[in-house]
Amino acid sequence: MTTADDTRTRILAAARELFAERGYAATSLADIAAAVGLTKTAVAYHFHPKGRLASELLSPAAGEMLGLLGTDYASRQEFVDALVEFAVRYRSVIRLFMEDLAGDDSVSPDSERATIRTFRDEIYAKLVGDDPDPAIRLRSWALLGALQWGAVKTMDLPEEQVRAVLLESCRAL
Amino acid sequence: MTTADDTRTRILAAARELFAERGYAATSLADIAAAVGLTKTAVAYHFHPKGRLASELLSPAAGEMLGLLGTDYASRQEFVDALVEFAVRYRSVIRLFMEDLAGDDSVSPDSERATIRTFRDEIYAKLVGDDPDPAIRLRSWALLGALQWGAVKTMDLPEEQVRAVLLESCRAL
DNA sequence: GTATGTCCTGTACGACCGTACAGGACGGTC
DNA sequence: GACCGTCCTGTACGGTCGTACAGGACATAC
Repeated sequence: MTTADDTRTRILAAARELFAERGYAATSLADIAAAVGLTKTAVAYHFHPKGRLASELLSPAAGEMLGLLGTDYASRQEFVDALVEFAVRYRSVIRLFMEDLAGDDSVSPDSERATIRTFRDEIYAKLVGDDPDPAIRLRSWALLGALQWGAVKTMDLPEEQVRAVLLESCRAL
Repeated sequence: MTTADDTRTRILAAARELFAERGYAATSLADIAAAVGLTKTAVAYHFHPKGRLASELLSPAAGEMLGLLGTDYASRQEFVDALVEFAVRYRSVIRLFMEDLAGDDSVSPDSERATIRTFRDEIYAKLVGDDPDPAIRLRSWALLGALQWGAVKTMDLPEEQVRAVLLESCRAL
C-alpha cells in the first residue's frame, strides 16, 4: 500500500521542514496538515501523539548521537570534528536536538526520555569535559550555537560546502 | 510612589530572566506573575499588551542597535567587534533580538514594527553585505548563533570575561 | 453481497493562552 | 465624611493547542 506510506512520508517531510524553520513547539499539527493538504486529525492519526513526529524524525540520528556521546576521543578537536560531521549530515533535524523537548512528555517512550531530554546538555557536557573553566564553557556554547544556526539557516546550500565551512569555523572555536 | 515602580521593576526583571532562558513566546504572563507573586492580570495591568514587556526591555538597547545598523564600518571586523560589544552588554535581552517577535503584532508600536521585526535579519544582512558568497553566509549565521548562545548561556559569568572570550571567538569567524 | 480493516473527516473536549471588564482595597485630597 | 485615582483580584471570553471519538469512504477478502 504505497499511498499510506506516501502520506506518512509527506507528513514527515513537511514536519521536518517546519520544525527546522520554526521549532517544534511553534509548529502545530494544523500547520503540518496544511502543508500536505490534510486535516490535523489525519496527521494525528498517523503520528500519535505529536511527540512521535519528533521521535521518528530523530530516531535515525539518535543512534549515531548516542555513539558520539559514548566513544572516547583522543582530543577535543576530534570530538568537535565528529560533532560537526553529525550536525551537518542531520542538519534538517539538528534543531530538535538543540531544543528542550521536555515538558512534552511523549517525545520519546519512557526510559529514553531522560536521555533525549538532555541531548543538547549532554553534548555540551562532553564538550566541556569536567573542566569548569569559564572560557571553555563560553567557547562550547558558542560552538553549539554556531553549529545550529549555521546548519539550519543554510539548508539551500550543498551539504558538502556547509560541512567544509562549518568544520573550519568550529575548529577555530 | 515607590511600591508601584518597584512592582513594575520586579516584573521587568522576572520577564527579562524568563525570556532569556525560555524565549518570549514560551513564557506566559502567568509564569512571570508567579515569579513575582502576583496574578497574571496584575502583570497585564502594568504591561499591556504582552508585547509591551518585550518592547520595554528592548527599548534601551534598540536605540543603540539602530546606531549599529546605521553607521558605516571600515571593515567587517570593526562591525563584528561592535556587534559583540553590543550583544554582551545587552546579553540579558539579546535573545529577544534574535527571535521572531512578529506574529505578535503588538511588540512595537505601528511604524517601528517593520524595523523591529527583522532586527536579526538586518544584522545578518549588514554582516553579509551584498556578497552572496555561501561561505560568508555560513560564517555570518554561525557568528550570530555563537553570539546568542554564548551570551545567553553564561549569564553567571562577569560581563568582562564574556566579552573577552566572545570577541576572540567571533573574530575567528 | 457481506464483512473487515485502513485512511481520513467532522465534531467536540479540556487545557492553556492573552485579554477585557467589574469591583474591591487602599491612600491622598478636599 | 465624601471623593478619586492607583493597584490589584476574580471572573469570563474568544482563540489555539493536542487529543478523543464516532462515522464515512473505500479497497480487499471471503
